[in-house]
Amino acid sequence: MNTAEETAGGETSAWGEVTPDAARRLLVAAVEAFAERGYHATTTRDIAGRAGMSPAALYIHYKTKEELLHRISRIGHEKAVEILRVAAAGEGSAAERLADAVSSFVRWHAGGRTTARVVQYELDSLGPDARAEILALRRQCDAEVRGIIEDGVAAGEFDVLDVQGTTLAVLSLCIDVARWFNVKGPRTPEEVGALYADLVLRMVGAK
Amino acid sequence: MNTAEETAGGETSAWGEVTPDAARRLLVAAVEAFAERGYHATTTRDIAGRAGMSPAALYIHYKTKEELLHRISRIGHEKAVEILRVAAAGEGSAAERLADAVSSFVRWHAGGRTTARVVQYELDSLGPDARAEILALRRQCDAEVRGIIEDGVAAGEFDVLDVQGTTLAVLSLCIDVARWFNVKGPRTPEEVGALYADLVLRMVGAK
DNA sequence: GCCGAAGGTGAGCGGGCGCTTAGCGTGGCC
DNA sequence: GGCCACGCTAAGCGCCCGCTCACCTTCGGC
Repeated sequence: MNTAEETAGGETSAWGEVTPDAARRLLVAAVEAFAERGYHATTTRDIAGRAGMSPAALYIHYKTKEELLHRISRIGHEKAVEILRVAAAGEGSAAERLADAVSSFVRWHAGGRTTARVVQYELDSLGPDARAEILALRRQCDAEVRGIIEDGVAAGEFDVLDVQGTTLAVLSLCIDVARWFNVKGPRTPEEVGALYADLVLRMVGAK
Repeated sequence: MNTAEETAGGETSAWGEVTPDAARRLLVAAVEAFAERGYHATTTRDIAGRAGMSPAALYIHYKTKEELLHRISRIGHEKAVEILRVAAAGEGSAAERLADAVSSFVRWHAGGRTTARVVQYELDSLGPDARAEILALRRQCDAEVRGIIEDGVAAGEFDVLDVQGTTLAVLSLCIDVARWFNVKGPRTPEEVGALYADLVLRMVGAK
């Protein structure tokens, strides 16, 4: 089982490889602002201010406000695909791999809710080209989960009537965690991950 | 089982009781615009234009753009509560009532996706007072579903470890339909409703 | 010590935003 | 027929948006 690295150190660890430093600070500021208020309600002055810079500094590192969203979205989706791919390619039965995929995916959405919210809910604010690129990454997410479920069905481990529909529902359940999860609420990301892994195993009729 | 009235006649039937006529046309125009582009990306000129009126006409019927969102949100949430209350108060076993609640709630989110999208995803664009009012209606939704699940557990029909967590997951699953459902996609609202009712019965371990 | 590149700032442009106001056409009432 | 309340429009106000530009440091290389 993967560790909950995303929850440690305040969510910014995922952006470590973004350089230079000023560009990273702007990106982190944009993630926070977009998550709190939404893309269209966030101003470039707000982003620059959070990063401790003047409004004009933003345009040294990014061509437009939309480019910021695009970069955030791509990095986030690549992380999501990686989480699911690692779980899908792991050892163990289909049930164990599905439980691992769901629990780690849910932990990412709950623990890194700020990032996940932007990644999952601001897709429509991208232009056509950028959106098409991101949608390809989302299809990869779907394929990883569907692969595990197909394995389970083929091995006689799962009892599923509609594989594609069930895949959609599993991903939907995980993604929506980013909408309702509250850091100050009664549940930790680990608890929600464990609960959801159990619920998903029931959904696929795991023996 | 309730009929899928929402899908008939092009989604606007739910606004029939809004008067006068011009106010209703503006409300319907606002729902479409908010669903397509989001609250903050929608301009009052856009709403008025869709309703075939000048920008100033909007302010004869509504004090602000936010009041439009508030009215849409309240009417939509009242409809959601009603759907769940009817299902919860119906006759039959807990499993039958839960399946009815899920399938009709999902049909509403899928068939009336335009409305549901605004209702479920633009909550944060409301001011504090309006949001508090709407959150009270959402707690009623939670209470209706939790009630059915508690009944099923008490009757020995269901096998649920975490009633509140499972309730949250069931509602989350239904609500997220408004995000991904595509009218031009391969599934009808009825098919998704039936699939989801089955999945939810598995989640609660219905006998 | 001088220079150019890199990274930053303050001021501000053009434009579109939410919303207001003065005035116009029209239908119901006496 | 006169009148006014109502629903609506044309014009536009003040503001803030995304973004640009002229200029200012700082610093490594020689």
